Amino acid sequence: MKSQGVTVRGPLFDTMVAHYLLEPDMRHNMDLLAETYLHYTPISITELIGKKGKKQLNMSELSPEEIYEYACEDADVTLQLKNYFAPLLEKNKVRKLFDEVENPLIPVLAAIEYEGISIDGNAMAESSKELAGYISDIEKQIYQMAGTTFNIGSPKQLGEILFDKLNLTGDKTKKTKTGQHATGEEVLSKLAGQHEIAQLILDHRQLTKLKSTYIDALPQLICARDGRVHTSFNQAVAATGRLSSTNPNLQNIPIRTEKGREIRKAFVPRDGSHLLLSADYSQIELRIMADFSGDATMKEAFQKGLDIHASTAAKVYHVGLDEVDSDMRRKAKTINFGIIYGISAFGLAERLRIPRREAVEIIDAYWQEFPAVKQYMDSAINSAREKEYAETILGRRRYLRDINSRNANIRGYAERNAINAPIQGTAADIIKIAMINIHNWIETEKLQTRMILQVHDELVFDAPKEELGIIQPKIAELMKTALPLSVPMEVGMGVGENWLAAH
DNA sequence: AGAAGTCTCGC
DNA sequence: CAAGCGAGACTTCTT
Repeated sequence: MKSQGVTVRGPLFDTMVAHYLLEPDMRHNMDLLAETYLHYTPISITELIGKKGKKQLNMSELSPEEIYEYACEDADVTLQLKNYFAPLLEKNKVRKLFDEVENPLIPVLAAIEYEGISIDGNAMAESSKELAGYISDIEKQIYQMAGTTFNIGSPKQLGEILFDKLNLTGDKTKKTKTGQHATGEEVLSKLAGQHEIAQLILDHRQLTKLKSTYIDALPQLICARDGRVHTSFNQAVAATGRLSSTNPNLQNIPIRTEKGREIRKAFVPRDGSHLLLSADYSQIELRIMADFSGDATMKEAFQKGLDIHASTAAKVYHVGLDEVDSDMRRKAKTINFGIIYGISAFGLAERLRIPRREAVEIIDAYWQEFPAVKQYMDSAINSAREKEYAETILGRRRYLRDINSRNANIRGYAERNAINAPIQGTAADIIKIAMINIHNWIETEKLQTRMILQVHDELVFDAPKEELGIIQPKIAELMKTALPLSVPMEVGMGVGENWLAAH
């Protein structure tokens, strides 16, 4: 049996901790999780998972004895690792992170996975037919314009059609690392003014993505036993401490486009007496940046409850808050995100499609107005150079062994990690604590509300209508107070007949 | 059959 | 060179 996930990637004990927390494969053993942590009578994994993708199909083909053996083996691996590493854990921050966050989170995740979420399969089937029609129409138009049929889903073939046959000219004729013509969204968007076919390809891409990844895939994962979809949350996969979600990934359900939003509408409460409640942290990463840097201007914006992007725009463009137009706000929003990721002037210019010179000016103005942010970023990099790791507020470490590399490219990547990992990871720490506290509160109050999803800064609940009055203020409070910072934490909330309406 | 590459969905 | 973290579908290359 494979023991992937057990691999110890680094020599230092707290890297090992991340792996002993949870053997990732174990997360798929719902029987074991339910039995161990929820004291439910385990139901057959074959029954629960039913027909799935290729990997799960193999699982279903196992006999109950084999499944049991598999589960035991996983549990045994986890236990062995735990026994081996536990004595190495001293009374330090990482120990606390394990004892007070990651370990108590396990039963919470198990409960969420076990609970599942209802998806309207009929709506999905309707959508599938509709999309198939649109896609076939677009295909015909593309073939006509190209003067030939080809596989639109093949970047290689598409590149040859666009750039060799139709002789379209990208401004730099971007190439991928294998020497092919790049045909990504960015390239095609720029080509849209030149030839109608580019927009059609983009539309085709969007529709086939929605159809194959969501509309056709999700209904297949509806569990025959309870009619719900059960994701798996990986607790020890993302380098920053975030969760990730697989089989299916419920952390990347579309919301951006109109057609995408239709998919969100198919995520519904368990029945007519329930509603979905969505609670999300507002700008949690920027608030963490404000706290870490102590920047007076940024902290003031949050303390006053201002629109942070508009506030940033007012500062950077030296205008009054009421003079900020939508374009200034949009650019400031991009800057704010860029700050968290360690952006360059080049990157900002690319994203905003503005001249380099303008991007430099904007960034200079930003440092002028938020000097403590600049100082924080420099000190984060210096600290990582010294220690070869970056850490969150709870001491969750990300090792950055490339931080002193002589290769500027590799070093730059590590430096951006040094800035981003503490921020993204602290956000993960905070929502994990909130999840534990909320789960425990629901249990002690013996409520019927169930937490059913986590999407990095959002929690989704399936709640009886009559419990909404009690749970809304309490959930908001528990999220805000999970780990108090020097700036207030805001939580947005919505209730609805589906996940889209709950936003 | 599996790995690698490309692309696109989310926060 | 050039913004962080993921998962999954699909095509194409390698074994």
